[in-house]
Amino acid sequence: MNKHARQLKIREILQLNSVGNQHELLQLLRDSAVKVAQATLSRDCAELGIIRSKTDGNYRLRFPDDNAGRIIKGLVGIEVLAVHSNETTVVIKTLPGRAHGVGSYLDQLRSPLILGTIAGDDTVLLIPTSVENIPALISYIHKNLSKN
Amino acid sequence: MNKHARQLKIREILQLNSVGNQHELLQLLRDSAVKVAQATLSRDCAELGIIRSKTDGNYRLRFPDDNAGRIIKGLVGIEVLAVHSNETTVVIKTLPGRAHGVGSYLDQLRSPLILGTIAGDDTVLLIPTSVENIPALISYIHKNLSKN
DNA sequence: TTTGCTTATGAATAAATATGCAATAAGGTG
DNA sequence: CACCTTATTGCATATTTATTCATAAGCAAA
Repeated sequence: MNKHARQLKIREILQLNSVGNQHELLQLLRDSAVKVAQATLSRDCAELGIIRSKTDGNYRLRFPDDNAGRIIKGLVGIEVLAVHSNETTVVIKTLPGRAHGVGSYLDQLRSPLILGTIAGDDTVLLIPTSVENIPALISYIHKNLSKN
Repeated sequence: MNKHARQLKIREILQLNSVGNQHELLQLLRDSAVKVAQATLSRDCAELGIIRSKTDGNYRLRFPDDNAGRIIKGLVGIEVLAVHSNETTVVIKTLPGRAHGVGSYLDQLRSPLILGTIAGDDTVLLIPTSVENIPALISYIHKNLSKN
């Protein structure tokens, strides 16, 4: 079991379980045949940005809310609220906290119309390869972020 | 010093300082003439939802990003360090960790001058609705983020 | 294969935080 | 005012997490 696989398993466990502390996480990993020391889990948690906070009266390990998951194509349209531009830049407004996922999705499309993307919380900034391409870029976005 | 006032002071301190652990917070409170025990701070942190996470290589106490803390109008100016622009974009530099709060505050103002905001850790990127509006946008920012 | 360098890991323990308990403060009522 | 209830606080310490140090593992080059 290498580090990468272990960290994926940690992500999976925290998505499926309410985990109170690192010791509990260690036990759940053991249940998944991943034997690891608490020290290593502390490091993994630091690396993965996992936080421990008290919600609903109990301490729990969780990913911060701005650490979003992958988007499947069919769902991306649901998350996009609006597409606007000015003379040089295209801006996509998303559901709160979903900008990162939408930005990543656009990145993976590798459109020659897009020079780069920057994602905040609910806003994705698109830098066009040329300002002349902005209308084409907006059409491209509408076409690829549709709800089908 | 009652509990409410103390928790407001905690919020203020975390907004103005990079605080590594509860002991540091305790010392900063003492510097503000608030004498309190670590146990009480632990309880305050749990109540306020304060988390401790490793960012940029150091552990820091902070409010989670989804609870960035409402900004009251009079306090937002304290968090903004500088406002700059180039021909196409306006950039606001903030106190460490406060970009999200400042960005959210600007979003809620719903200015027709702003197409969108992108917030990192200590930098907010503002996209104007038109590059011609940048001087007006900068004036708007100074007026609405002043210290009064 | 060996060697050298870098990265990862775990045991032990230091550091940090949370909690039990008792004392006291605060709030409300008669 | 007295009395009762609830909330808060701090001391002591239990619990949890992070770090140090030594070693193992991984990787590339010779």
